[in-house]
Amino acid sequence: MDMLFENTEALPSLPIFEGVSRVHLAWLSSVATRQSLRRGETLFERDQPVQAFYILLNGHIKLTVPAGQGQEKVLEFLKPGDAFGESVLLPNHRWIATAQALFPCKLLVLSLGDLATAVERSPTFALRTLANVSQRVETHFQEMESSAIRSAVQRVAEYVLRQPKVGNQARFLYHKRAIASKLGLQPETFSRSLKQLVTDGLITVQGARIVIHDEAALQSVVN
Amino acid sequence: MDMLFENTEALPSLPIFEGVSRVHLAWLSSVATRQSLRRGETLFERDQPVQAFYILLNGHIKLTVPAGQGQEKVLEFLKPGDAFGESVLLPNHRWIATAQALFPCKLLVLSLGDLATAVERSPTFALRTLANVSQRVETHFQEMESSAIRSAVQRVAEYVLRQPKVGNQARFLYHKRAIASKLGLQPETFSRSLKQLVTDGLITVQGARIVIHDEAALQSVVN
DNA sequence: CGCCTATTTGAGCGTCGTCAATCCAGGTGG
DNA sequence: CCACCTGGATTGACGACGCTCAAATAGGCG
Repeated sequence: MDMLFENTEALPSLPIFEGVSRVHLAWLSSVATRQSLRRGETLFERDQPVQAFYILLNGHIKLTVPAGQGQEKVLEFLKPGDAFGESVLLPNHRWIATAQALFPCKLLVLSLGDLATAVERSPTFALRTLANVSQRVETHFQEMESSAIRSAVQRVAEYVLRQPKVGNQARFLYHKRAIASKLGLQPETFSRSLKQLVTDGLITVQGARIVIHDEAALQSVVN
Repeated sequence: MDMLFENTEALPSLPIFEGVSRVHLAWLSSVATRQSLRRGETLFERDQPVQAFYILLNGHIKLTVPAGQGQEKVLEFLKPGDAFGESVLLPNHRWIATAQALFPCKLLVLSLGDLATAVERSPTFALRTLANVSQRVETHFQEMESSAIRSAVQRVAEYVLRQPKVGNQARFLYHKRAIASKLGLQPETFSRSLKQLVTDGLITVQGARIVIHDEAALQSVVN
């Protein structure tokens, strides 16, 4: 009993569990496995059979595909509250991407059966999960649009603007190499694009730290 | 009664309705609106508020975003059985893309309320819908990978290989301009890439008609 | 059958990728 | 707590792939 309450404690703060009843949360918490990952640890690898559905409770994960010459292309960064591995629903499926922890992670692991039962018992959870995946599709659309119509400098400016800001300060949460890959750029091009923005007096960069001097001008670069 | 049976008749053949009980199908069919589109007609436009969820029963639709200078970027081609407009689940959302019929279409229109009720009453339908969206995410991943690591000629070769073949014949279902855009290419580049494959003796192209002379070699171009 | 639009072809250019060397930061151990 | 050290980041030079602009051709629909 106490254990159930303890387990469900951290869950309701995430949007994916919003509106899901206490009973269903307790049930979910009791059947789901917990898994922890250290920084750099691999959750699953491309071509392995898909066995489970995941909800990231804590930490950050990158989904990547190999890109020849030992390089990798970053498809997506996953944040707390993200649900993934939904391809567990596709018959006989194998991972198309590799998932690796960028920071220490805690996640909820649901087997296909558990997911099906959860959807059956809690329509609210079903809708939240669908909404979560839908949100990812929307984000993919925005990114496709961006990489289709914007230059390297514009995409970098856009990325900087999207980072959480404290005052006029922000930081790169991930390695620049990984961010570059996500934006569809080489590390060198990413670096040069940043330098361009610095030269134009819009930002200052020191390591992972960014200071935004002229947000309006930065925004106008994007458009 | 007869009407219900009539309406549900065409539904079960689509994967998204597989396993959904007769009763639920009849209910769906009774609450959902039907909509038809002529060739070229617009279903919804970017920036309009999202009001409904759609299931394409018949025909083909393209999702596009404006790409400056009156150009457009094709994000996705939708085929019969595809569910879309799932962003109806995201609060206060507006369409990020425009949907336009490439062929005469028939579709099922579900309000947010109807979708919620359907998910509640038929967990199977909920799972099928989730699987459908998941499939689209998977496809997006494959496309991101492709545009990240393959050249123009390789992407065109890949596209040709994915077309439904009758013997060694295939056709371009959509305008080459639209296909080019979907592949992230200019029409000129698409044309030249096709020509390259023709010159290499791998295929022949006459209008929308394609003859594949050496499928193995075509496949090896992609890798 | 003729118009209108899609597609093809040509020429030239620009952005971004590649390769290689140097610089720097952040993490580690003393 | 500070200096080392290693891998990431930056910078430079160069080249190529795909884009742009423009014109000709082909194809489809009324």
